[in-house]
Amino acid sequence: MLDLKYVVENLEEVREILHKRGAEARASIDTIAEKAEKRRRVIHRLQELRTGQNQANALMAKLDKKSGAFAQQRDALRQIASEIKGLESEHREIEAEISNLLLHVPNLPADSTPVGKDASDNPLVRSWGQKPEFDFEPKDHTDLGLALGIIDFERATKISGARFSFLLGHGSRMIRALMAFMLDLHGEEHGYTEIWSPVIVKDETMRGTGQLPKFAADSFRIDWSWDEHQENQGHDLYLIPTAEVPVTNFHAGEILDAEQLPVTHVAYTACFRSEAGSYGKDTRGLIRQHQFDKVELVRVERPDQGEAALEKLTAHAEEVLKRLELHYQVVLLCSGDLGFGSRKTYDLEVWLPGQKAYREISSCSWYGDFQSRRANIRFRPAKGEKPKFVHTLNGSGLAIGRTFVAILEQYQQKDGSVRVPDALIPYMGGVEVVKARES
RNA sequence: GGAGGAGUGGCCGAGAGGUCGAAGGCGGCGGUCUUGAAAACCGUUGAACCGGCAACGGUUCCAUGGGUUCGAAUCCCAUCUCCUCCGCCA
Repeated sequence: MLDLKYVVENLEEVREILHKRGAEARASIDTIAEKAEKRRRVIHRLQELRTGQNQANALMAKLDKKSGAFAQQRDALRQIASEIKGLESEHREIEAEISNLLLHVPNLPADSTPVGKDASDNPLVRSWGQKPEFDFEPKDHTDLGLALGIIDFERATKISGARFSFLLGHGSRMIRALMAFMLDLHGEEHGYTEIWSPVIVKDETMRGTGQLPKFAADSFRIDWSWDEHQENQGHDLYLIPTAEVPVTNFHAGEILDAEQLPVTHVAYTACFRSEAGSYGKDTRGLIRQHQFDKVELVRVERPDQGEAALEKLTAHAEEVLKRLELHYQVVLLCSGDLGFGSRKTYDLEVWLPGQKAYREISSCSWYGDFQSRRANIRFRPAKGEKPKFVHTLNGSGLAIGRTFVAILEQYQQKDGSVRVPDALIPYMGGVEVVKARES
C-alpha cells in the first residue's frame, strides 16, 4: 500500500510512475486525492468540536449536579455530542473508502526497473551454464516421469481433479531431497533462519502481503460454512499461495529493534493456487499445479539496505541452480510485467529441453515498504527515534516441483533414465540414477 | 464440546463514571557522586493523526467492535485472545 500522505503530496509523480505499469490504477489516484482533502476537513472539524467538549466537560465536573447551571450546560452538550457522533461515522466511512482505494493501487516501480509493456520487454541480465546437448531427441518431463513410473496424473485426477499429481518412489524421494538440500544450503551456508509455518492464514494476513483484496480469485478460500459459528469468526481463512504470506507477516504489527535487522527466514511449505484464468495453459505435466512445494526466502531489511538485499537474495536463489548444475538465465522484469506489490523483480528461468524453453523457477522481489505498511511492520532506527517501516523482500529458493521437472529434462539419458545431480546424491540415499520402477 | 478465570504503557501492577495518558515498581535513557564501576540520589521515558516553516498546540488510543451517558480504563452487549479443570483427539 502506498503512503496516503506521499500520494497526496506527489500526485503528478505518482500518476506518472503508475503510468509505466500501464495500470488502470491511475484513475483512482484522483479520487483518492479528493477523499483525502475531505478527510482532512472532517478530522479538523471533529477535533475542534472535541476540544470544546473536553473543556466543557471539565467544567461540568466542578458544577453542583443539582444546580440549574448544570442542567443547562448538560443540554447544550447533548447537542455537541450528537454532532460529534455524526461526524465520527462520516470519518469512519471516509477512512474506509480511502484505504479500500489505496489497497487496490499497485506499488511504484523502482527507478532501476526498466520501462516496458510486457514480458517481451524484460531484459536478459545474465545466463549461467550451457544448454545440455543430447544425441537423441530429449523428452519432456511428463513422458519421462510416466515411463519411469514416478509420476501418476490419472489417479491424482481421480481423487482430486485436474492439476494434481502423485509422485512415487524416487520421484517422491527427490521432492524430499530437494527440500532438505535447499533448506540446508540457505540455512547453513547463507545464514537464513529455518522456519516452519502454518499454510492456512486469515484474510488480513493475505492483505498484509498484497494477495488481497485484489487477487482473491487466485487463492483457495476455506469454506467453513459447516461451522454454525462461522459468521462470528470475524475472518475468512485461505490456503497460502506461497510461504511469503505467513513468513513476511511473522512480525506483523511489531516494532523491531534496529539490531534485529535484517531478519532472514527460509521456509519450506506446500503452496496452493487456484490458477483461475490459466485454463488451457500448461495443462500437461507438473509445471502448473494447484498444489506444489516451495522453499522460500524472506528478508526484512532496513530501508537503506532494501535494494542491495535484492541482489543478495537473488544470488542465494541462483546458488541452488548452480549447485544442481542446471542451466538458467536471469531476467529483470519491466514495469509492465512487474507484480502488483513489487518495486523490482528478477526472475530466474531454467532451461527445459523438453519444452525447448526457459521457464520461471524463481521470482525474487523487493517490495520497499509496500507490504510493511499493510502489515504494519516497523523498526526503531535508534533509541528515541520514531519507528519506520521496514523493507521486505522474498524469492523462491526454489520452486521444488519445477526444479524436479528441470532435473528430469536436463539430466535425462537416452534410455529414459535420469542422472541425479551430484549435489543431490547424498540426499537421495546414494542413488545416482533414477531408473524405471519395477512394480 | 462442558465449567470457570483473565486481558491496562517495554515489563510487572494500581485504578473502580468526572481533574487518568493513566499511581507505584522494574527496565531504558540523561545527569550528580566516583580514579573507574556499583550503590544512592535527581530528571526523563508510548503510538497514530490534524494544524504550523518551526517552537509548539490539539485530537485519539487502557484486547477489538458496538452501546448507555453531558462525560467511560471504569457500566452494558458482542467478538477475539490467553490461562485452569473435565471430555474428545493426531
